[in-house]
Amino acid sequence: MAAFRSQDRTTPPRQSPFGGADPAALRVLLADDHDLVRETIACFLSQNGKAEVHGVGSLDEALLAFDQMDSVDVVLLDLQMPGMDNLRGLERMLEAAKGVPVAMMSGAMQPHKVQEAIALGASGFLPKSMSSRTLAAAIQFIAAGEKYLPYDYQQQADSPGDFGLKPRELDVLRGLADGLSNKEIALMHSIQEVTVKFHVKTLSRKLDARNRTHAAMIARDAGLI
Amino acid sequence: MAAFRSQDRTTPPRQSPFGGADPAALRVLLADDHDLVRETIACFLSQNGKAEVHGVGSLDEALLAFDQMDSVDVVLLDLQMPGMDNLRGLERMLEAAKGVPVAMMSGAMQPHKVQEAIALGASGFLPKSMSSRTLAAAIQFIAAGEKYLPYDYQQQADSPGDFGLKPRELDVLRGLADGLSNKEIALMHSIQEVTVKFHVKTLSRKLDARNRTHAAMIARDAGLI
DNA sequence: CAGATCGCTATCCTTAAGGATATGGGACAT
DNA sequence: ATGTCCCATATCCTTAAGGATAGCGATCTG
Repeated sequence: MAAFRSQDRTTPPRQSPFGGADPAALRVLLADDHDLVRETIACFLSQNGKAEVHGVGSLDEALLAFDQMDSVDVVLLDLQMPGMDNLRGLERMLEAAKGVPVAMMSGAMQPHKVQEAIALGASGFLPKSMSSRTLAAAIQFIAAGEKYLPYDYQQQADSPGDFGLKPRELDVLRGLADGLSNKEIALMHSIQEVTVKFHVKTLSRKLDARNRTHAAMIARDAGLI
Repeated sequence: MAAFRSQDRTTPPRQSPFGGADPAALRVLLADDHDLVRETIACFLSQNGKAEVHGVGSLDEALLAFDQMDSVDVVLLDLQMPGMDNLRGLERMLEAAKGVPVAMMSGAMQPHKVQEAIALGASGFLPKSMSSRTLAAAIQFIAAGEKYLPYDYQQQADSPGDFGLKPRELDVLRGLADGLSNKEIALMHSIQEVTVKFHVKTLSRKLDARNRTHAAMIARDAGLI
């Protein structure tokens, strides 16, 4: 099993090569290829003495540093970084980090990637747009063994996932999602049933759905409704 | 229902969150009718000097206390508490708390209620099963203007929201959610199309859905899939 | 063993959904 | 005024979905 334990904070007798004396401080391994980002985040986190940050600039350095440090509470990996290979790098780190929480960071939120990262076992996904306070809290979460996802990650997906639906099509789509029949949707909006059928067909094509049920589910997942 | 004041309220009142003895401390207004819960949470939060907790035992006391306190960073309301009237109390507090984040607490997670609370404007929903560390981090979040929902709130919903579906019905349900036709679902599970129809009918009745699309959406909302 | 339950299948029938293609009218800009 | 974009409508036809009821075999269960 793992030589590292992040959960049990009742055992303070650790002395690290990174000099922190505060037993409550979290040891964070931060991998990002932008020096500025590393420094900024390190500054945020160490400011109030709540964390010690060790920064590296690539996945390989992160793997190496992890082995050399005698204790790490949280690993943060930038998604766009040498060696990451999208999410393959996350898998490598998770494997090496046996049990220690690993979270992803990224400039842009791609809900699809977020889901994938969590499915692989990541403990969270942090957008770089977070405030310092939020970031600090998120790291506390992750170190406590929780998973963190920004609340609005699905909302942010709305704009790109617009699918170019027209207002009437959205009306019909909402009807679909409520399990209404074409006739009911037609009555609700004072249009003909055939027209509803037409819109269902069109919107299904736009959503790349095979039928009304599929369309409703896709819209639901995309946060359109 | 005597008003309860946690011990740390003995610290002198401060003018602003950034102007007092401990600039990082958050002022938390905690409303819960169980003394033990209040004390425990107050203890957690004040222990590391990160928060001052003012505890009350009902919604009316909370509204009163909010006006009397000169600054509050976060309001926490128990869902089961005198005066709450389910979520009507949340609305009242949100109205009174102009801008200050209000979060709900509850022993049992009801995803339906969670959604509703967030829709009304709550800043989060905290299950009482949270670890102290997680709770502290969640409050930091909420105070920072973020919303917090426990990551696994939909997973926890699986058991209560079971609907008594049988394994085969769940298989069919998953097919529905993928927008498959009865025939495709039948092929996938090596059964007859008529059988799939039968299951769709049965499961729709159990989910109180009017058709397959509705069933898929309900299942999705309940986290069954 | 008899009776109950469950998962699956079957038949019959009605209604809903979906695919294709054409048309008309209102809004809007060139 | 002319093209075109959006919304709505129409007709024809095929397939899918859904409701009701019954039978059949395996598995429990008293």
